[in-house]
Amino acid sequence: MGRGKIVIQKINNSTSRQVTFSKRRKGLIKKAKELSILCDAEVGLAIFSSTAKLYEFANTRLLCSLTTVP
Amino acid sequence: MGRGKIVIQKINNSTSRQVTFSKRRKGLIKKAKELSILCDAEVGLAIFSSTAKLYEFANTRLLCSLTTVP
DNA sequence: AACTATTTATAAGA
DNA sequence: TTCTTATAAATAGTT
Repeated sequence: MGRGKIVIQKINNSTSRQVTFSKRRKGLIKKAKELSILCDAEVGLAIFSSTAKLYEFANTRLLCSLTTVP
Repeated sequence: MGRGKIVIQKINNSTSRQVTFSKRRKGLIKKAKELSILCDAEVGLAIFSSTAKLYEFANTRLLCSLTTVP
């Protein structure tokens, strides 16, 4: 969705990758919330940026615990 | 995104709710995958339907464990 | 389960 | 980097 069509592969330019991460993370969290409300579903979502910052969403009825695989 | 604008609140008709759940669940999982690939991020997503069926996505480097709050 | 009119998300650009 | 806008993508209502 945008000025041009993109291929789904790692964005090499780190500035563009960060910009895209920020936009899409926001969109994904919004849609997770919407799904849980519209459909009364339990949704847990956690996103770690490459700098290990965590962004998450979860219903009140759900506990989502994440662990990095060693 | 559709023929009409909707309000984000629980869909009362259970048939419509199930149809929407199926469509949006698919879209959410797709976008979670895209974010992880495009931005090289760790993403964990789990969705429980109202019939307690589980749908999930997670990077290989991430373990996402979900528990329902009692 | 397919279709399509429309809304929404977002890639580029300013 | 925050805002804008053209376009791609998702999806609500329909068939």
